[in-house]
Formats: sequence, structure tokens, C-alpha cells
Amino acid sequence: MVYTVGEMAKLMNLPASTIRYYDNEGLLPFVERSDGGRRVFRDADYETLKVIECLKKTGLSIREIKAFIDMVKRGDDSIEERLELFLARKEALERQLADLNDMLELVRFKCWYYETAKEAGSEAAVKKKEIPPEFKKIKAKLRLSKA
Amino acid sequence: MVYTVGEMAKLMNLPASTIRYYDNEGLLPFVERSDGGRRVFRDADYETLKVIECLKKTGLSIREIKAFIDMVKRGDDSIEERLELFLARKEALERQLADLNDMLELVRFKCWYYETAKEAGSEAAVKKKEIPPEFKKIKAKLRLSKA
DNA sequence: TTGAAACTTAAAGTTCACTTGAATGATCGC
DNA sequence: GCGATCATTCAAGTGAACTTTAAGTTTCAA
Repeated sequence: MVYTVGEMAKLMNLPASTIRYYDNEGLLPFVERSDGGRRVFRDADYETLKVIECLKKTGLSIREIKAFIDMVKRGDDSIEERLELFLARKEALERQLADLNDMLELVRFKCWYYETAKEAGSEAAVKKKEIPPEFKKIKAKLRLSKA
Repeated sequence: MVYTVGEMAKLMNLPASTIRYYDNEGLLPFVERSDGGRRVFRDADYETLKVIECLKKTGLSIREIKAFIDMVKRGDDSIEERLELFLARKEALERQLADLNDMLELVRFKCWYYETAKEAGSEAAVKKKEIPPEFKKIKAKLRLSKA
């Protein structure tokens, strides 16, 4: 199966202009062209786009993703380098997930806080309340001094 | 305890210029000034900065965070609005975490893929191998057609 | 009291990741 | 073959989030 840039855009949930931009930046060197000069996307290109999306979500810039694509172009010589890259991504992602879990805890605490404030009709009333034990840890992280 | 912008910058692991920028954008309306016109940060301001950091990490823009700070300024009138905001942040964060967990799965698969390629000395060799069962699901998500 | 370090503002500059516009060309259904 | 729709390139524009610069002020230690 082959796809146009517009079809691939829909499949990826991206504007077609973004996919063209990625191509211009050298992120899609394997996309072929039709006789008329149009991009021809194949299943492998969808996979590449999915990997690009993944790398972006793990915090890589376009430039860094380009560096990875250049490794792919170099072939088997760059296998170890690519392994190192993904191992680093794994570390970064695990840190990011731990961090976001803390943020979720804080958001849950804020939900409790404002739900309690809503019931009481004021914020001042919440500050007199006992903080539920599950939020004590995260609340402590917001405090700077013990004074 | 009180802090200068530079001290607060170190505590927050941010450049001082960023904190001044946040202040200029109206994100820190509660920070007082010394007689000489310098910013005086207190423990409550650290907490505000931590909440700003959290909201940023959950995907809010500076403008949206400003809107939240404006709610805080309005006082008890905006409690319900603020509750809605944090409930929405909770939903967004849970989606984001689910998404990043998928990314982590993909990255783990890529680690397996390149580790196997490294051992075999070529990518071609990996493609003949059986994919470990824990990666079959994520590998399937990279495929577009069944052909 | 004096000099360095850290602060102040306002304005301009930077980077990133797109996005848009204009002019042109290809493909497809009828 | 014609018109609608979608594609092409290149260049310029956009918006967000800072960052830097410059000129000046405050604080503090010696």
C-alpha cells in the first residue's frame, strides 16, 4: 500500500505541512517520489514517522532526530551508536515518568484542596483541616524551610 | 526566611532571568519588593513557583498559567473554576502518562532490537529473529496494513 | 566608604518548530 | 480534455518562551 502526504498526515494526526517540513529537515530520506515529483509513502515510512513521534515525545529536538536518521543511513556501522541513543532515551523517559508521577500527585492534592474549599466555601477553611495522609509527602515537597 | 531572585533561581534550578520573566508576565504578583526595589521571595513564593513548574509540566502555556494566577487573585470566588482547572489537568496528565508509557515500551523494544543487532553484527539478522512476546503488542502498533 | 557582586528595567535578540503564501504542477473523476 | 483537488517548492511569517544587552542601582563585606 502507498499513501500521499495528505493521507499520511491523516494517519499520523499531523498537518501535511509538518510532514513536508520533516522531509525538508532530512528526517524522511527514504520517502520516494512519483514520476510527477510527489512523495510516495510506504508502510516503512509510517513506521519511521512513528519512531520520530516517539523520539520527539521523549524530548529529542528535530536536530537530534536528524542525527539519528543519519545513523540509520550509515547502516550497520552505527548499530552500537543507535543502541546507546535508545538506552539514553530509556533513562530519560524513566526520569520523565517519575517526575510526571510526582506532578500527578501534586495535582491530585490540589484537587482535594479545592474540593474541600468548595464544600467549605473558602480557602481559609481548608488550611485549618488535616491533610489526608496520602498527600503529606507531596505537600512537604512544596515547603522550603521548617520554620 | 526570605530570598533574592538569585537564591530562588538556585532553589528552583532555573535562570534568574526566567523568574524575572515570569514576574513580568504576571505569574508572581505576590512577590514583594525591598526598599531598594529588589524582589523579596518568601516560602509561599517558592510554593507558587513549584505550582507554576507543575502546571508547565502538565502542558499549560504561560498565558494559561497567568489565567490561573488571576483566579487566585480573585480569591474564594474562583474556587470552583480552579477546581475545574486541576481536574482537567489530572485528566491530561493521566493521558500523557499512558502515552509516555507506550513510548517507553517502544524504546524498550528498540533497545532489544539494537542489542540483538549488535550481537548478530547486522540489522538484517534481527529481522529473521522471533520478536519476544512482550514486544509484539507495541510492534503491531507500528504496522499500518496487514498486507 | 568604597568596590565588587548582585540586583533593577526595557528593549531587542534568539531558538525552535512549525505555518502560511504564492506561484506552479500533477492526478483523478467525469 | 477539463476542472477540482491535491500536490510541489521556496521564502517569509508566526508564536512561544525565554535570553541577552545595556545602562544604571542596591547591597554588603572589608
